[in-house]
Amino acid sequence: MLNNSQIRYCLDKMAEMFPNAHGELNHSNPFELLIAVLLSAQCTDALVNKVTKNLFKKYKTPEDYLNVPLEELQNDIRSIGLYRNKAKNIQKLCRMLIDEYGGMVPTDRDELTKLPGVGRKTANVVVSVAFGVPAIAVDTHVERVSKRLGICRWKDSVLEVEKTLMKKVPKEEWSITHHRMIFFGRYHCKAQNPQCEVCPLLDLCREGKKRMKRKDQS
DNA sequence: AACTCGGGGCA
DNA sequence: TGCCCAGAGTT
Repeated sequence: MLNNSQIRYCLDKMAEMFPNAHGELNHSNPFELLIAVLLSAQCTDALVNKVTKNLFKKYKTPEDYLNVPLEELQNDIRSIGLYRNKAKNIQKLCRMLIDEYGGMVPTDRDELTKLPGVGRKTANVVVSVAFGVPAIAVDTHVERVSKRLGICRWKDSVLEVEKTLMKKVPKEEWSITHHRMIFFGRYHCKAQNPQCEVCPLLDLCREGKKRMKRKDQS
């Protein structure tokens, strides 16, 4: 298991590798951010950005999403996977925002999680990006990178990964940590073909050293 | 813990 | 063609 200074070293290296790491799902207001993150499940952010570009011209408020038939909203996000459930969730979510939150996006993480289609990861992204609340959103990239490097254990749940990171990283760096690990995981420490040969973290990476050894033997 | 939703992008 | 993608809900 890596100690705090080793983790610090890893995060600094990631920052060097991706100096302009930032959330591409950043939007001007919390409501648009929430919709965008909700749409982004199991699909690339490039595709989400393409769809939301037109979507947000047509739909500005929660009311706008409720003023069209479900089929029309589904059609408007058709090019995104899982669009049937996502459209249903968006309409339910907008109904809840109006009925229970005065049409505003709640600023509390636990309140956000009550909304349909909004899990812990989505809620963490919204509170950290839109409201500046320190939070680490653990997605598949963050989870994989944490486990490979040895920041946490292999069998740890997503929640345990989040808790470990919060314990080992200073609070004021939680949000940026999330973005650094995402970029590192997406473009370098990839699920399928990790670039261990040219990785600056190889010397202290548990999984990387194992992989390189296997490669030598074969 | 495993299963399902799902069209687009890329090899 | 086949495989994967800034997940969440249900069983």
